Amino acid sequence: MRKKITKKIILDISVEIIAEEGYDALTLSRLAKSLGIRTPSLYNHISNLNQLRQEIAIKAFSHLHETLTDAVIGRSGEAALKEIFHSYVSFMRSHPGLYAAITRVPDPADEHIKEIADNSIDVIFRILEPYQLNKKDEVHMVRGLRAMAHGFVFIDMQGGFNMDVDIKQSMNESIETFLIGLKEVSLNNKN
Amino acid sequence: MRKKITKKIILDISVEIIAEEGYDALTLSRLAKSLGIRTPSLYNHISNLNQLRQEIAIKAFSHLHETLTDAVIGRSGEAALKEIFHSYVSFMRSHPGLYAAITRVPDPADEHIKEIADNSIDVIFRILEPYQLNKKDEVHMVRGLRAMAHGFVFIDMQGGFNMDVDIKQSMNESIETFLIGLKEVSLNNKN
DNA sequence: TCACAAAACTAACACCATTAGTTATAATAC
DNA sequence: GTATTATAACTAATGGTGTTAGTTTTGTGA
Repeated sequence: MRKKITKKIILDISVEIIAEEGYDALTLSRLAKSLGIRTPSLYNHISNLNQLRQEIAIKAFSHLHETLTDAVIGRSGEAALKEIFHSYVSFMRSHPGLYAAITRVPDPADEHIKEIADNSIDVIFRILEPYQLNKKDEVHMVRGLRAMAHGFVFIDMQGGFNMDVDIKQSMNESIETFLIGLKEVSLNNKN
Repeated sequence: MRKKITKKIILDISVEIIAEEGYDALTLSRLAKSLGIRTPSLYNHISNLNQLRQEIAIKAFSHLHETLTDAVIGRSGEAALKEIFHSYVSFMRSHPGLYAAITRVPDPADEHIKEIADNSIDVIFRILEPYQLNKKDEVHMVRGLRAMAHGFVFIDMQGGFNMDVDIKQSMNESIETFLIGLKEVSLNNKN
């Protein structure tokens, strides 16, 4: 008895194909071949390719989320933030297929996607707690940091950084710079 | 005599199709239809679809570059930086097709792409001149700001921002925060 | 007017996602 | 154990994609 094809197996193999051959290499025929079935048979398990891509993105997001939460264990404040940035970049570098899965998710407005994205952001919120910002400023600052993290990843993945200067150091100094300013905002806040 | 089909016309119509129907709507048959010729005839003018996409990305980049340089006219320092960020976001919002053209450029390592991307960064370098940072710090800080700008656009385009809090204000406050820190770095630099 | 190069054409190939309709398989009820 | 039934495989077909080869038309310059 050959082993049963489950949704989990389909997702796992899809991610595998993407990892090894790139995001666009994942076609239904390629996937079916790996599963040992004919292409149309896939429709007994998935609704269509876009839906599959959506689920792959969710898987990628949760994988990323896990990596980022792991990064802050035993760390706080600036050190935690730096580690998040570094983990983020290195995760995407070692999983360029998942990077594509996330940046090219068919429906970014999907509730599952939004939920897991929010969860990831919570990590940053917790790091900023000690600064005791007011609610609105807290949102602004989390957004700024989140944007910066995304941006570093984006530019790094597009090869937009000149190799002469270490990107890790750029991230560290950018974070330090931002946090110096943040302390100022925090002080003004208490008056 | 019907008008001659030039590379410029092909690019213009391609951008038009992308603008009105989205990035994936640009197919060779769609393009050929707009030009009033059959699909294979396109190969008398372009080498293939990916190459065309590459050239569209370059066009999009230069369009963006122009918008950003316009944004700083008559402004400097913080005001200029804020205007760049705002222009960046609003440009992408009003040209989602060009956003896709840029973020999904087939070959980001292309020399033309790198060159025009570097040109855009020069704007930020000029803004930071008054801070008199040393060469390395200047690179770090430009990278941080560039990443933040990219990140805000990226998250905005993916609909990742909760609408309750104004993104414009988040950008302003993030920039202010970063620049406060930057001033500190600048002072330490002079010793 | 002739020659030639540019740019159009048709026909074909190999892929793609997807649907409809059918058959085989495995589990369930009797 | 046999009949029933749902699951999951199959084949065949449709209409789309990019691309290549080979051919014909068109316009220009000699």
